[in-house]
Amino acid sequence: MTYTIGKVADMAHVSVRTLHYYDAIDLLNPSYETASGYRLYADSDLESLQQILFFRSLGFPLAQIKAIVKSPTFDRREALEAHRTALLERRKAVERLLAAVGCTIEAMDKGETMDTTTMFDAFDERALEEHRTKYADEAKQRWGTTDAYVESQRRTSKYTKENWKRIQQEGAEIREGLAALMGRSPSDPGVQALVKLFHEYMNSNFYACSFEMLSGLGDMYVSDPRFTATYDKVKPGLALFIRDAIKIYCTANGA
Amino acid sequence: MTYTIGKVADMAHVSVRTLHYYDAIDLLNPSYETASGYRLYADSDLESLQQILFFRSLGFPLAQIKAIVKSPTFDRREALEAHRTALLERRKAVERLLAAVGCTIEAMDKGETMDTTTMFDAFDERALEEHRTKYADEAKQRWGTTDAYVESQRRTSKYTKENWKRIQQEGAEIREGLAALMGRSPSDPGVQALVKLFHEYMNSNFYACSFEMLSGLGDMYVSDPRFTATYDKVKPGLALFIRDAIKIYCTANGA
DNA sequence: CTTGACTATGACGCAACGTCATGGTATATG
DNA sequence: CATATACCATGACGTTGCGTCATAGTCAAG
Repeated sequence: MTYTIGKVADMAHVSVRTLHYYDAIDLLNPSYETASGYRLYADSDLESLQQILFFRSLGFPLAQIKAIVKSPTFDRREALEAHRTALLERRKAVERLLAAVGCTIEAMDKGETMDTTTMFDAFDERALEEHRTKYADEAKQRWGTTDAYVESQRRTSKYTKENWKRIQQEGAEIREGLAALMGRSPSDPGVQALVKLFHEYMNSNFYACSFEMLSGLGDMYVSDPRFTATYDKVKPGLALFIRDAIKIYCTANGA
Repeated sequence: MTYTIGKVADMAHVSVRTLHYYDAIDLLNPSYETASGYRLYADSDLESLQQILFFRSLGFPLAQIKAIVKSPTFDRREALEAHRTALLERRKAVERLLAAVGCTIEAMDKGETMDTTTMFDAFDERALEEHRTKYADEAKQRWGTTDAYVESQRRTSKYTKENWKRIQQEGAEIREGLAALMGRSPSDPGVQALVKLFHEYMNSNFYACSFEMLSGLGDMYVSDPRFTATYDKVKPGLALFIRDAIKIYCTANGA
């Protein structure tokens, strides 16, 4: 069974122009074509379109959607369930906004002065958008990431609770790994490998960290007693050990 | 008191370009101008800007905002109630989407092929957009009509990006504010006020953040190198300063 | 064979700014 | 007082996801 462009547009509640556009940007090319050049969409095309609209409804840019739907690890079932989860959160967010608006109106009735911040809160749709983006981030992680997106995702992901936990854990692992090697010399290949891991880890997960910065960080671990305490709590002398290891690592790399 | 465009941009968390644009479309013309053509904004201009941003946060197109803020019959109270009505409709719309998604998943489990029309209903966000338009139309009737009101569905997706930038900017400002006060004691009232601001910022932008969590967050800023680096990049030692300030703030609030 | 509904491909337009490019201006410092 | 640098000005073009003509070919019905 095939469908003309108008039929598809009606079924999917999109415009013919939209389908033209999706064809033009190679987001959705119809499987068939009549002799006279009419587009003919197959059932599989309809499914693709559904997926596209799904991600569009999440606020994904079309370029990203293109990358995602072409990913081989894409699971429609999972997408649906995730969508439901997102909707549930959205409902909760609406509830919160309703409560905020109610409070504001109440305050107004009592003649209280409305400071601008409270007023803004009542109308603040950021709550809704936050869930949307958060979910979008998760979805992107699950269904494939393009290089361009990894960057922006990294920035936003550090705000989620789960990530904070993960970050803490990863940081702890590196510290403990170094603590375990404290018997060796700071220049020991194993130690240096860990420092390098640490550096790469910062670079890839956070931002470009120059050797100078890394070196300064190491100094601070030792020079500030409160830093020292934090690190030496893992194992006495760890702060100093890390600093030395970092120093060697940095000089070995020309800094 | 007058302010240059850059100052206004900083205060209102908008870009200079935005203010240029608002001037160009006569949405907000600064009251004064220097001999050399610099824009000078008066306090009254700031109030206008607040209102503009208020309606912008509701997703109103600028053309309509222009009509609204110039209308003499503008009533905040009415705006709030209308907004609540809109939220109630939005909640209903979310319910419908949830039902549609549920049906789709169910049909999938049974291995049925869904008929095409209902299949698309699951992701049809038009329902959500429709009430938004309806609300806007009502507002238009109430607060005056615009000559050229054109509905824009893409507002939402742009709004998301814009918001993230704003959130990040707010965070950066708080950090810089704290960095500027690093000479003082962490218990200094000015410092504590900023910490409170930070707490509110976390609450409104990310998730409900208890005093315990906040305290833990402060610890992490010190114990996790990645966070330490971010904060110390603003100013060396800032991470520690913030942690101490947070600690004092939390104990002062009974945690 | 005409009519009217449908299709095709350009090409331009729109919001709401971002992002240079280019150049003038205010002000702190050597 | 010259210079550096941080701000300001005005274009002008880019962006996303299509809407909206304009022009023209196609298909089924009457």
